[in-house]
Amino acid sequence: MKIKDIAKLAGVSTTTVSRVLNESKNVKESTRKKIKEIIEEQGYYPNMIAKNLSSNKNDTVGVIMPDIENVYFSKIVNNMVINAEKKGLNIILGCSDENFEIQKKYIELFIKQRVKGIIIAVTKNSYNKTEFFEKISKKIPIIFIDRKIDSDMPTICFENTDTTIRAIENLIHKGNKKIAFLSGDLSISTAEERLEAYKKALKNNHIKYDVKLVFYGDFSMESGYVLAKEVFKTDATAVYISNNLMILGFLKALKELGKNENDYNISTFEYNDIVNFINKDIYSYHIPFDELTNKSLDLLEKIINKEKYNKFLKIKPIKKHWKI
Amino acid sequence: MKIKDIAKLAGVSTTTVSRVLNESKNVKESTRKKIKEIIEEQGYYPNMIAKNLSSNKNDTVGVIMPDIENVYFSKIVNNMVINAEKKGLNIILGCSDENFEIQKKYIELFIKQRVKGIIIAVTKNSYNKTEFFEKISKKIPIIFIDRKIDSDMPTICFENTDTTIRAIENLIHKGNKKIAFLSGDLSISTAEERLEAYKKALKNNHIKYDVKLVFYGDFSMESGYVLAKEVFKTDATAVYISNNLMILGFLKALKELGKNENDYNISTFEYNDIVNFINKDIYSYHIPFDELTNKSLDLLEKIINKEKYNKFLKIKPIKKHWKI
DNA sequence: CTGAAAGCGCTTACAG
DNA sequence: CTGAAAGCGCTTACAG
Repeated sequence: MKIKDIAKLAGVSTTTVSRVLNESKNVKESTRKKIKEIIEEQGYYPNMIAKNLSSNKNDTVGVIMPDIENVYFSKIVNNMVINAEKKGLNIILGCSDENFEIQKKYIELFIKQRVKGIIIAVTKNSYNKTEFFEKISKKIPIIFIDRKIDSDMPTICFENTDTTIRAIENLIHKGNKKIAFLSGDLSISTAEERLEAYKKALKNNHIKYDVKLVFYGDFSMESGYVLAKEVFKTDATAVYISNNLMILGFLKALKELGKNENDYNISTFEYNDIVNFINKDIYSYHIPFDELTNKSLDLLEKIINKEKYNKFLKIKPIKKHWKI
Repeated sequence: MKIKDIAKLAGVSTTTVSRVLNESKNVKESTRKKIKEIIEEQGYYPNMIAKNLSSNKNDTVGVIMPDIENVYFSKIVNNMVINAEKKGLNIILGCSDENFEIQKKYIELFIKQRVKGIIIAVTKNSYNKTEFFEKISKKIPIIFIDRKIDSDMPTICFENTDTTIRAIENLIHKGNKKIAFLSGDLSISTAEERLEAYKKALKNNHIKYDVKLVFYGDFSMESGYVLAKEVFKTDATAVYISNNLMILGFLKALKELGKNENDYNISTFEYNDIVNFINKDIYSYHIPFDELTNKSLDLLEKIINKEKYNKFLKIKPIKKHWKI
């Protein structure tokens, strides 16, 4: 069933059917009604592939995430899909699994699909791939979310620096002098910013930075678990853990070794129902995923319409259950 | 940049360029090489929209989930995306949020997009909408996963009945006579099957079914929390909880009311790292999400190629850390 | 208010 | 091994 068939049944031209399909004004009410009835009767759904080709438009946005099972990113995906639906956009989803080559494949696929634009949380080791991404951005609008790269291409991130500084200072105000830090992979901007913020917070408060208190992991539960055991060997009384998965690993180690839940003041970036359920005393932030996704879709629209826009948008997390 | 431009630059016809693009054999090696070089130089990516239209093919599969933030479904999405990638398929994702109307919108959208097929975990209240789905299936191949409907349309589910019976019997073998049951919304097949299996297991073991021990929730953490308090009023010594979110709510109530983690023998359907971390004594199953998604994509292929296939595939969960 | 015709960027028999 | 031409199912100036 195609537009031609409907036209034949209605005794009109395909042009007129097309007008009805696209809610154009210039159609006599009676013919509109007749055509609508026939469409309904026949259960006809216009072919968007053809429509997109001829109108040179596309309502599909490509989204690439490094790890969908991590609830941090599944929240992004969920909010993205919901906000897209409200704006009449569709999401085609890629999962890079932190693998640059897979990420590249998805980007190329999305270019071939002529999607409206690409919204991406890049894999580790993407930070310095400026040339690659700038080449891509000449082909297609691309927006970086959550994780930035070394370039002034359009980016929407959560504010990491001040957020982390305040979290560390909160630990200091609680009386902690020895604060351990569990880092993610430093080739990811969020991990790197949080570590830098930690250093800054210590400096601001005249606490000497101690390399022995900083532990390098990879944002996984396993690495949180492994590093926890290293933390236990130190005289740290508090610990900042760079993401929610590492926290789970840390808490698991605490529990296994019979430590008390409150042996350490713990702080992290993202408030998470489940983590907080396990230990309600963790200092964290409510992360506005809805705002992130909504603004990234709006930004895409602005770029496409060549409206003015800010190249770099920061979204402020909100303190959860604590204040300094 | 389009195929015509490449053809012009190479001094050949668009047909020949198309042949090179599609790795057709019948092209002289030297012209193939030349064309490939030009494509590379120009950074040309063929327009798949046009390709799909003219070849009447589409490598995109529409996937609709009821709730992506629930890790059970984000695991399905993740495995689907990864398996699709291996098969050269792309996933366009819809989230129905357990809302039938939104689900319908996505189905219609996917029909318009002329996707290869739709793979769907239906919303609650879909079970009896047989007529609606059968009408859809005349338009487009549709496969039901995880949750089934009242029809013999292609379906791939996890085995719920025997799985739940064995879990209940395990609780019985542990010496429990009073086993509470927290149910999900009974308009969802998985919830309904698990409740029926509970009844069957009791009957098999000559334990009287007691309506006071069955509690009706909606698969959410909140309902697990609320119902837990009802369970505490009974003399139940064990509880089967129908999904992982309700378990979290149950455990939260346990903790808040100062109950001991082991006051109840707890069993559930899906093994989950996080839940198990909170309470490692929960009896559950490893759920083969990889197999589910892989087989559903294979099934789609079979349906399209009109090969023989089983209308109803059951995938067996595997006992985790326990045996009767 | 309506329609004929060209065009979107590809593929694909068909002919050579 | 190569190309001219028709076709995929729509949209869209243009003319009336």
